[in-house]
Amino acid sequence: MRGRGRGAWWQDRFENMGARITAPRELVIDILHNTDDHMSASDVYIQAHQINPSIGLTTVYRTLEMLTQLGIVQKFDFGDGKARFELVNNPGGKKHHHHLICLRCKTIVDYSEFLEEELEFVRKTQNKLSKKHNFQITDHAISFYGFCERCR
Amino acid sequence: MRGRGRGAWWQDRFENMGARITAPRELVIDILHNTDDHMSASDVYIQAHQINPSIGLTTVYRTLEMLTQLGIVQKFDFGDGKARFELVNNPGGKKHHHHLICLRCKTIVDYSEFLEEELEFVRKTQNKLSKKHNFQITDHAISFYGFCERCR
DNA sequence: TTAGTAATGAAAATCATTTTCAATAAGATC
DNA sequence: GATCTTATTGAAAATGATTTTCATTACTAA
Repeated sequence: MRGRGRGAWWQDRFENMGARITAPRELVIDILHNTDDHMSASDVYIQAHQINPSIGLTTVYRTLEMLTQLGIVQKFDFGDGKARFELVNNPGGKKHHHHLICLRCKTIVDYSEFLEEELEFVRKTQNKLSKKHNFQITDHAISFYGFCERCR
Repeated sequence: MRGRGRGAWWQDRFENMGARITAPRELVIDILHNTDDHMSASDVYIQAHQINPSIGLTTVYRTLEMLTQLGIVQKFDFGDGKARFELVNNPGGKKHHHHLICLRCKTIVDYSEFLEEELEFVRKTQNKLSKKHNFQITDHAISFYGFCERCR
């Protein structure tokens, strides 16, 4: 689960796919690693471009798509027309969280409390599902929908 | 939870919002009610249009957006560029299910087994979250991601 | 009726995302 | 090292799902 040496957990996934670890890709991961926001592709691009102006928007899109397929990044649709991206955090970790979403104003609350029961529930369900459907499960997402205080 | 008389559960939500129950809206709900597919707006439009050719694509989009905001329909993004819609099913019901998604080929497996533990977990978490964050929670979604047999 | 408002459809506009394509960089092979 | 092969990249153009505009129609309430 932890990085080994200076290598990070995600580098294994790159190797398995024969994908190269390039400057743009590292930068995208780095940016996602250092934020708690739900960033859109364009948000990532703006930051990346400030650090390294040679990076193009297309590459950001391609990198995010690739990272999503590798299970390194999770892609969300909160209903505002742009996809949002987050680095995957392992279930026990500090940054692991889920979303509580207001259907009207689309406010997103990240919650990381109350995860004790989730851990057990997810573990069991994941085991059963992966056996039954022959999946190698790498991640999960849980979202609650409703109306926030102001939108009731 | 059940419809009362010929009224259906979702009609209450319409009334609360002062929204009219019109032919196009009923038709969209009806179509979603009678499928197990994950339909895109355009899928819904094609069916709707066959039944009632006067219905426009715009209305289908507007209706799906509205139903999503009312918590009657759930909107999903499975990563193929089109939003997918499903009628919300209450957690105890037969059609309640969640998704297992292959990150590579984007196959979606609907699963409705192994929901016993979910019921309890969701109930508790929902209670705690709604108190702490002052939300009226109406629904939830759980997704597992990974690689299917063919894509490992 | 009649006024006021919500809902609708067609066409046009928007805009996030993809595709194309030529250029570059990296790895493998000799 | 030189060369071949393939992956990666960026800019510009294309795509296509979704939204907006706007004139029309259908309700609802008075």
